[in-house]
Amino acid sequence: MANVTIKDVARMAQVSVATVSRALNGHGNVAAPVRARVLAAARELRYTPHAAARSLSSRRTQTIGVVLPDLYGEFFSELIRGIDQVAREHGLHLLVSSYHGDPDEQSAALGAMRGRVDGLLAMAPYVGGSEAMRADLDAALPRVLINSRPAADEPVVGVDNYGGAVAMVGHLVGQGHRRIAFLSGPEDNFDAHERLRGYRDAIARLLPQSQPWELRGEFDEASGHRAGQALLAAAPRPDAVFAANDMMALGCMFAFAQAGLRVPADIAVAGFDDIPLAGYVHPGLTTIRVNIAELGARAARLLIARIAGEAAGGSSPLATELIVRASSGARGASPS
Amino acid sequence: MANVTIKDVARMAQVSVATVSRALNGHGNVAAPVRARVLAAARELRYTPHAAARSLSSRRTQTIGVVLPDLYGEFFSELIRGIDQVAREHGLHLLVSSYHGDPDEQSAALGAMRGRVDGLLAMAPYVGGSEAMRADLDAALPRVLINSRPAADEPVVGVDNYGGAVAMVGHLVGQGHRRIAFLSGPEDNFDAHERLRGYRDAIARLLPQSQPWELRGEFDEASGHRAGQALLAAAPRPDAVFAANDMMALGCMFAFAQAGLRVPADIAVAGFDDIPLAGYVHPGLTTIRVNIAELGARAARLLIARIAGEAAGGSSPLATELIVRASSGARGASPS
DNA sequence: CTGAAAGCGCTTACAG
DNA sequence: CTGAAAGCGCTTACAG
Repeated sequence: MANVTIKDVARMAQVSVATVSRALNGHGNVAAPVRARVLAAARELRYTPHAAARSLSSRRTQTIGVVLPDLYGEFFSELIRGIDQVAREHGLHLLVSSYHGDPDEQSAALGAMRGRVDGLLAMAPYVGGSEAMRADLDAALPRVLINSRPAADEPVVGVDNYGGAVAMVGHLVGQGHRRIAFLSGPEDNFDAHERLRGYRDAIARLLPQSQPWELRGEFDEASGHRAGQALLAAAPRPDAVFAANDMMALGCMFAFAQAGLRVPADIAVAGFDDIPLAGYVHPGLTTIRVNIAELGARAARLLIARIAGEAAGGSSPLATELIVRASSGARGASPS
Repeated sequence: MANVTIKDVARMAQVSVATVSRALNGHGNVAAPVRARVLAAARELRYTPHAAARSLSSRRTQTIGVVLPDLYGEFFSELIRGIDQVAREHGLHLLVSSYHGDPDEQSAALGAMRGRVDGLLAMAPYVGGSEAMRADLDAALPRVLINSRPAADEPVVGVDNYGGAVAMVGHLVGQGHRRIAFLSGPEDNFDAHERLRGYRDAIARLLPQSQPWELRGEFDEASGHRAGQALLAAAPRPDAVFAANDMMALGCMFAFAQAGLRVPADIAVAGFDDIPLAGYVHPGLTTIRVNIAELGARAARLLIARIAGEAAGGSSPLATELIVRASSGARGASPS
């Protein structure tokens, strides 16, 4: 079965290669008995079409490219899962590539997709990244950007980071918290930027008499831990800390635990993302759930529509969900 | 830049396409000034070779296929990360595919790799899966199996599940535990089988007077929880429970917590895998760390060697590491 | 409904 | 060192 080609099938079925091609690809215009003969021959020879040859002549690869900053961790794993699910429903393959924050690698990854994919799903969460990406992209290649700053005529799918942050502030205020500090993410990260904007707007609207209270973090646990220590030294301390992602929230909680502070009795904590850990720590972390797999699935569906020539535009941001656990409990309440 | 081909470059550089090909692929026999002209033209036209065409004529795709049961979760995410790292070091792409436990999909995924990849990394953790896979595979396609039951002349990389289980039993016995129950994984799973074998052998060697005490689980949290409840009803209860993976261990701990049992004071718990959660729960879970990314990297390196024609055989199982946390504390000790 | 032939964009002996 | 040509394995107008 090593090198069975369409010629072998044609010979065995006693037809031309053109007819084999038509029969195998389900083109209507093949006589039933001929088609049967071809299929039987193909099965017997265990024939599988050579993908590169098919791609070269049909100009289709049945593959979509996925270019991400990284392949590591829950977020990308979930994203790929959602993409994969839609892709396989459509019989498409996934060519994945990561660039580890290196612009040159990003550029190389994008370039190498030429002739390998029918369309591209790309993510460039940092400012400038998507602009560079657009420049590198074959202009004719259908594409969908994930979680990027929207740009004219460029389809983008994203999460409603802004709405999620607003919802969280609303929840914390509802719990009676008034001094709500925000631990933001990297300045040049688009998601982080939107969450910060949501925090600011919600504070301005719900607690017009108070000032926003912002600290900068880097989306990792260590920076959350540092921020937690900084907040411990503040007088008065905040009632609640809203971290722009769960990893930082966990780092914060760790710092508070080390200092003997009880969460939420002494200070409430909330995060964003709803990573699996959020449900396992004690107390459970109140957070905003983002359905990452659905985000990936949406992006894939949109891309497939565009490959098919449908002028599908970007979709509205993916809604988030407030997940209330113990960490955001009412101010002064005893821990459950 | 949409459809720049080698012909366009040849025209601009005033040479034949053959020379362009040689210059771009770094074949030594091109005059320096000619090479420079070609490279300049290619850069100016933003030329990227068409991958399918190149593959078709060179019989190389610069891509390795990765066929996994699933793309979801920490394990696969880490595995892909390790593979990706080695692949990019060698300038190779990754075509990923999952089959969700469906043999037909597995077969289809394997077949569709023809002409798309230079070699295949495949994982079929269930009995029978790898046999079916071998039958589907193009015999000539280089491949490496991951965590599969070793077979003659078939390169396999795997984890030392057996040794890890032996080490864990040794640790538990060292802590003074004598009645050590084992919560095994799915019967038809190769990793689960090896861990069970390690448990049995270690018990027979270290505690020759005692009987193995085995319960069956399914590698998920729910079955761990059920097993924990079953053990609560046993009289006498075990001193320690060694679960064949961390998710089941966590389910167990959850059942014990619900029943008011203290871990490890009343009963010790240990797992296998060292998933991130293991370090976050209270008490921390004693477990066996498996470097999944390294497993993926090894598999990729071995495959690349085989693609290059080196007759690299399988490697020895990847060593594991005992991670001692609070959950396995000495019998009767107070919780930290 | 079927076949002969061109062509997809490259690479690689083969000459020179 | 360079070019003309064959060939990789398909698909797809074009005839018939």
